[in-house]
Amino acid sequence: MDEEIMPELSIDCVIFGFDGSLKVLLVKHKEGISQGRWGLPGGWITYNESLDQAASRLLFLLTGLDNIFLDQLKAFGAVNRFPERRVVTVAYYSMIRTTATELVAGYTASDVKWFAIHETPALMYDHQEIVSFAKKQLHIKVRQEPIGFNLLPEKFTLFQLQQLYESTLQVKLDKPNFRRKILKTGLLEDCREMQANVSHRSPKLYRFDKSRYDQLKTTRFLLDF
Amino acid sequence: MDEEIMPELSIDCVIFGFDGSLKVLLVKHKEGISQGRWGLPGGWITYNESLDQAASRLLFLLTGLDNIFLDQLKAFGAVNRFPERRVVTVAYYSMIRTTATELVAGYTASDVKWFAIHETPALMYDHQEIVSFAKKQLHIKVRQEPIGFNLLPEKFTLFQLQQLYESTLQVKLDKPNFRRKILKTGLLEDCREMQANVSHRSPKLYRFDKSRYDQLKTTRFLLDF
DNA sequence: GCAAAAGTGTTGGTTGTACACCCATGG
DNA sequence: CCATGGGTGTACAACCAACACTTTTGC
Repeated sequence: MDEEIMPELSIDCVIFGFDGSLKVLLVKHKEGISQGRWGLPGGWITYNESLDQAASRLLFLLTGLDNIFLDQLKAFGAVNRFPERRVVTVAYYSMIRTTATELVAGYTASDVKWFAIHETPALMYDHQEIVSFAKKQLHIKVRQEPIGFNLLPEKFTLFQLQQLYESTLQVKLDKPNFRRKILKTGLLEDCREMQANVSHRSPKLYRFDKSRYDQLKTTRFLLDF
Repeated sequence: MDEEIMPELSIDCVIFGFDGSLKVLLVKHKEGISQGRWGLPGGWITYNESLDQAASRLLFLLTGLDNIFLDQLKAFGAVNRFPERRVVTVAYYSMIRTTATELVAGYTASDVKWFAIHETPALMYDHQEIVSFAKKQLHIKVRQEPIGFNLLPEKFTLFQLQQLYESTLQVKLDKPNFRRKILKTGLLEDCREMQANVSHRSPKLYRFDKSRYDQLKTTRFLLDF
C-alpha cells in the first residue's frame, strides 16, 4: 500500500517511566535542523495507518514495547511551532517501567535517555509545552484510573505504589491511610508472597487485579488523594 | 497572508445547548458528496491560523458567538473516516445557551438545528463517534469545572441548575442536598432578586461568581454528583 | 540495639444521604 | 385547595485525617 507520509501531521510521544521517581523519555536528534537537541520521540504518519496505529508503531520503533497503554493527549497546532513548514502534531502519552526495555538509539536519534521529570533539558519546538500538558493530564488521570500500575513491576509492595503516587502528584501521603484506601478499592490482589532480603519486615506483594478494574470502570470511580 | 487551507486537516465542533434538556447543534450540508446529510458544524484550517483560532473562527461563522469557551476534544484519525481523501479532524466542543443566538444557515449548510442529545439523526462520516466521545467528556468535565454555567442564562435558579446537571449526567438528584452542595462551593452569587410570575413560591436568582472560580481553580476542586 | 519500613488501632471531626417538613404562588 | 417547586432541619452512617503504637528484618 501507500507508505508515503502525510506532510503536515506528526506524532509525538510523552513516555513516562518510574524507578523510584518519575521519569520522561527523551531523544537527541541526529539529523535535520534540530540536530543535537533533545526532544520527544515521534515521527510521521503514513497514509495507510490511523493516528493510533502510527503512535503505536512509533512507540514500538523507539522502545521495542508492544501492546502498551497509549492515550491521545492533544493536537498541538500553533502556526509556527515547526520551523520548516506548517505541521500540526498529535501528542500521545504512555507509561512504562523504565526497566522493562533496553532503549534503542539509532533510527533518527543519536541518544535516548530517561530524565527526571523536573530536570529536563531545554527541548526543541514546542515540546516543553507538550510535556507540561502531559504532566497536568497525568495528575488528572492518575486519580481517575489506576494508571500507575503500568509503571510498576508486575508484583509490587504497597510502599512502592505509595511512592509512585507521591512522586507523580508531588504530595506526601500518610502510610496507614494510603494502604487502607487503596486496599478498599479491591484493585489489588494479594500475591501471597513476600519480598525477601530487605532490611526491614518483609512486605506482602500485590498485583493489579484487571478483572476488578474492568468491573469498576462500568460505574464511576475516583481515587482521591 | 496565505489563506489557503490545509488539505489534510479539518475542524469539527460539538456545540452543546440547554433549554430544559441537553441539546446538540447539527447542520445539514448542502453541497458535496454528503449533501442532505446531517453532521457537525466544522470547516478547514488556513495556514495562517492556529487550531484554536480556526475553531473559534468557525464557531463564530456558524453561531455568531464570540469569546466562547471552546475546548479541544480529540483528533480523529481513522484512515477512511473521510471518503474523498485522507483527512484527520480535530474536534472541539463548546457550550452555549440555545436562546443566545439566532442560528444562521447559509454558508455551506442548508439547515442548522438543535437536536435533543439522545435523538440525533444518523450522522455523516464518523460524526456519531465524535458526538459520543464529546458526551463522555462532558460527563467528566461537568464535575471538574462549573462548565454548565455557560449553558444557563446569566441569572438562574437553583432548580434550573439542578435540571442541567440531571440532564447532563442522566441522574436524579436530591433537591435539598443539591442546593447545599452547590452553595457551599461559593461559586454562586445571590442576585438579590426573585423570579416572578411562577405558579409557586418565587425562587431566588443566582449568578456565577467568576472571581471565586478563578480563585478555586488554583487549588483542586471537584463537584461530585 | 538501631533504623526503616510493615502493618494495626483509635479517635474525633467532616460529609453525604435520606427523608420529613413547612412555605409561597397561580390556577 | 391543590400542584409545584422553594427552602430548612435533622439524624444516622460512612468516611477520613492524624497520630500512636507494635512487628519484623538486616546490619
